Amino acid sequence: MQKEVTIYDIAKLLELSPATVSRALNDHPAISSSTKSLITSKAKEMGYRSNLFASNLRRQRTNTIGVIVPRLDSAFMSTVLAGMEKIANKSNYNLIISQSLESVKKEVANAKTMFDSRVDGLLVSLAADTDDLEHFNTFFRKGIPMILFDRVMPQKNCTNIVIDNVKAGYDATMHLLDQGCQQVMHVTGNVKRNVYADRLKGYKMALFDRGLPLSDEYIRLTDLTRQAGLDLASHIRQMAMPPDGLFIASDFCAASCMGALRQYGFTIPDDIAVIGFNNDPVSQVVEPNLSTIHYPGQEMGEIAAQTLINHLNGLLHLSTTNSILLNYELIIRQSSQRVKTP
Amino acid sequence: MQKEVTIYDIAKLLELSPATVSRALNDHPAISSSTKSLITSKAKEMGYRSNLFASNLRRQRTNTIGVIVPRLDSAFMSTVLAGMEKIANKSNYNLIISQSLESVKKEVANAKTMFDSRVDGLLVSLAADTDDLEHFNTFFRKGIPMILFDRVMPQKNCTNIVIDNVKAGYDATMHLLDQGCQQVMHVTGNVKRNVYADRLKGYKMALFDRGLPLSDEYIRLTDLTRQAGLDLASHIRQMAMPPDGLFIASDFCAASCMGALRQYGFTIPDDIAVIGFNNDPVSQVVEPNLSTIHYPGQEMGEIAAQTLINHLNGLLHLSTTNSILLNYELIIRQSSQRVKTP
DNA sequence: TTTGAAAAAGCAATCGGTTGCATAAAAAGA
DNA sequence: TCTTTTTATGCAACCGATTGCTTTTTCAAA
Repeated sequence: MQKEVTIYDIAKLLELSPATVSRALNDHPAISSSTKSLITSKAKEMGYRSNLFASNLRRQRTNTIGVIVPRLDSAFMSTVLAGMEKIANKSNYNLIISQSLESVKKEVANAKTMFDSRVDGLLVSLAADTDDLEHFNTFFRKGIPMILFDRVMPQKNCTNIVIDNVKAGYDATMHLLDQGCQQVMHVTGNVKRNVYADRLKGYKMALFDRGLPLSDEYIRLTDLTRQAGLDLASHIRQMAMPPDGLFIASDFCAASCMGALRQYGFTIPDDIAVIGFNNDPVSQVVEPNLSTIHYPGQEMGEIAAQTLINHLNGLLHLSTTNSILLNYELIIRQSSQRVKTP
Repeated sequence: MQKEVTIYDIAKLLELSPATVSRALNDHPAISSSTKSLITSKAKEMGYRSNLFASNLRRQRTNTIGVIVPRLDSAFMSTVLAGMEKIANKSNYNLIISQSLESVKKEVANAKTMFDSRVDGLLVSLAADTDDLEHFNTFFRKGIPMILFDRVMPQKNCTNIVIDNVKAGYDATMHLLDQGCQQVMHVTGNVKRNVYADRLKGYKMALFDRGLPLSDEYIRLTDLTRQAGLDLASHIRQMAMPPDGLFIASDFCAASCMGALRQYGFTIPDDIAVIGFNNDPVSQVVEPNLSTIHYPGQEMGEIAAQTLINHLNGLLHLSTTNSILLNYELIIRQSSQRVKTP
């Protein structure tokens, strides 16, 4: 366990002051370029590495970004994190990642930890049952920037990064209608969350635009798990008037439902056309391949991280942008394609 | 932006020394319990929070664990991370996570970043083309503990956490043979990595134990992607003697291959029985449901983190345990079940 | 040669806890 | 009551980099 090299060691060796060494290593303009190169080369030679804690302590910043997500183990979220990590790494920031497991209580605790770790900024996707952002007040008060992504909530001075879920829901529904569906059913998650509320809104708008009636019977709120998909299928089987179109707000749930429906004797897409959401890898391996809305996870992570870092480096003021909309993409595969194009 | 409360503020208010306050907050035995409760309550009242940097600077440790994984966006890895996060959070450790994207070069860079961030310990799963652990020498030299998990490599003083991939591969193959398969094909990844090499070894052992011949034609090395699964299917279709059993070292690849095989007219499991690996969520939604080896991701993450933290807290010496084996589980589903049990 | 401004480098305080050692106070024993 | 232990607290030196301000050096203009 060898001793660490400090700027004092370098200073002593070169008969300079620690102040000069520090400035040289930070490329301060008041240091002559000859001294600078002398110092940097000596530092490298001695295997010097800066002590971040001393630096952080003095400068009151940490080069660390806190990330709070509902779950780490979802296909979508892991691509988001991958994107964030890529950018953060490139810009010399560290990521501290924690999961709320969809509980406000844990989210509050995580926020506290992040605060105590003195993160420079925060990237958050909200838990299912989060009602307000009070637990982030400590951050707002101290002027620590925070960006909400995907699961967002309007908030002053807090940029949101999302796709247009209303429009995506509208497009998905419209696509099913265009395939000749008469009765489209929508299955979604907790409508407390914007993503699900918005998709539902889009669904309703599409029906409305086509002059179709809206019925509560064709709207189901579930937890979008595999089990929910199975339950849904058995429910549909027992309906007097089963839907002939199914828009499910999650690919994974859609895939499991589709499997069960087929076992019950439904043909897809002819009896029931199905479209999911997220472009989860699973959508390409289920039979038939699942139509979906491509959700740009990696990109969302990259943009969230980059925006935050730009703000921290003073390149951009977050207050000027309140919302960033990413493009999504309707991907049509066999599960919904009735009208064959030649 | 209000001023932070420090132990000095508390000390002044209570007319005590900062040292006493510090000790009280750390539950030092030399402080009377009455003073302790006085100080802690005052601290809470004033909204004091410890400055980790000052503390880290002085104590030369960071309460931070570095994690390097090949990819963040894999179902398996995200469950591992979820497990690590859970334990780390509970034990008051932070996680710095980075991905090597399967490249040694990035792994080396990540290791350097971790070192500069002065992590207390390291949890690593190796990139596909990592040949040695030289880039971790800095850690070994400084006595910073490191645990390898899943993608490991034997190394002195470095605990490995794995499942018995040889045995798992053996069991998977044996299961297919028990279902009456005569020609079992094995498809795996880069055999530089223990996980794939070991599964292959298990496959070979099973054939050997049954007195079956080993043929290179029935062993394919791929990158285990969706595309690889499709290619594999079209390859099998063109084989003079297609296999009647298929052991693929990844569920996702297996699922995509299975879909293509069915399109080519193969019946599963009757023409070809298929088993995957990992118990990826996808295995439960593909048609037919995919048999697999359950890989305890969450548990692996939890154990890796807990073991490291125990070591850091002096509760356990890593050098005493060189390898931790977790249990896996053979999960039989429709894709391989020919012999029906009544 | 002197003067002055600009450029380069140094001084010393600071960030906020931690900890070995010294000291004071209280309790126990003589 | 006086000494010895034990217990509780304080002193002050760190940890290592940063930065406002001062001082020294350099170099050109007067």
